[in-house]
Amino acid sequence: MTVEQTAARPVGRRRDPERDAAIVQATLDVLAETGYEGMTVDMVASRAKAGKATLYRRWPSKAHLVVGAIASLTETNVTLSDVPDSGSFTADLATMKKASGHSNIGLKMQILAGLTPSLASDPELAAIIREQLIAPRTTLMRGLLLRAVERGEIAPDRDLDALALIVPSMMFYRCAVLGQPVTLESHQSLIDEILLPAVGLRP
Amino acid sequence: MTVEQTAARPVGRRRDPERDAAIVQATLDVLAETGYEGMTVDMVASRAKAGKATLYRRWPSKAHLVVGAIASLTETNVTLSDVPDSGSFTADLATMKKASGHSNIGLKMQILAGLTPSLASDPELAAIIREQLIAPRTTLMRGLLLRAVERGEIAPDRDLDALALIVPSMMFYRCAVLGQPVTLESHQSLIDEILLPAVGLRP
DNA sequence: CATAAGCGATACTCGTCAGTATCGGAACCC
DNA sequence: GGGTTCCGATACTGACGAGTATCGCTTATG
Repeated sequence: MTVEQTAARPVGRRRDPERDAAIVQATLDVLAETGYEGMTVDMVASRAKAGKATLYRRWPSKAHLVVGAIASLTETNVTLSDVPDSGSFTADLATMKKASGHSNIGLKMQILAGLTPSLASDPELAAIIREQLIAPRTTLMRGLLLRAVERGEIAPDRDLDALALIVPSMMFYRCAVLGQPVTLESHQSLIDEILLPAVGLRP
Repeated sequence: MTVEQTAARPVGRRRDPERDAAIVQATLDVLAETGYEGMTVDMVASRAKAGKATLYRRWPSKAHLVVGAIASLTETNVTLSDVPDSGSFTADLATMKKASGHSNIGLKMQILAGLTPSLASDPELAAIIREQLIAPRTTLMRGLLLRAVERGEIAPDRDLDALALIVPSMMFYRCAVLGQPVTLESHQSLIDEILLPAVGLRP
């Protein structure tokens, strides 16, 4: 009203960025345990020791909160340029595994499993999940496969798109349908027992 | 009270068994479209052109209705004895495909996808689904793989349990995560492009 | 110190849904 | 025809959850 206000001039107590982190982490935890439909905003608030007002001051709805929390998961995505050509497909795979957070692969699978029916009913959520969470991993694997084809390790007529889906598909099925834990060991086992034979390499 | 009533003597109008079929089919349809959490009993009733009282006269709760509808899906399960040894792994696979209903593979995948988060939160439902719907298929595939090992088509040191999961895992991922249709063609493509190379056979 | 905003906590509104009750009518048995 | 049960339809009850409002307190600016 009066005159210019060049920069946003915050008045009063400022938002505590630590609350964001606590709320996002609580959202991911509850999401993994109960799924999207089973998760309530009150669960997240009490898990984060926050008031509901604090949540709704930062995210306008439950859906936005979940999308935001998932977006934070993708910040550590690995791309093809993070995996220097190490001379062989199996060595590239090992490098990729090291470069990936290493950490929360089981958590991600459980979150994805809890989101599944919502993917079919909510196209916006589905688009975000597929672009942010799914596509980067698949693209990376296809890149490694393409390198292996160029090296001559893999026959050039193989369907790289299908091959790139083997490992994520089988980890997801193990978690979502069989209810078995997804660990780094089970991941490695899938690579050795299924992926490498499927592309025509022996470990 | 009075005296014996040796057999159940039905008095009054009898239940219409056709209503059972309509309600079960409506349940499966709604389940595939919306998932367990998104499905309401009113949706099923109106889809089946039935009153809610008719549903609750036959099933005591929404959970029992869903379990019953799924049980009806398993009546056409194929077992190893339905697939005579045809001399080669690929021929056995083709026989199995013919013997299976051929029909509603996409519907089953969508139903399973809509049930996913409930599998993690409801152990009873999970046990029924895994025993009735999942295990029979996996067991059949493992049986065919074992035959192939005995024939010498497949190396004896391969992990048959893991190999048996390739096709269902990748069909489920395609449906539940990627949101792409699961058809007989995509099923065959998985067999030719992934399963056969993984076991060391070329189509 | 006065004003302004964030904080956790709690109570409230409002729509939705599982399950129940009731209705008029139809099918079945004696 | 009388009694009983099924049928579809509709209204009702009670619980639960998303989103809003408010309270007393704290943290910042000036």
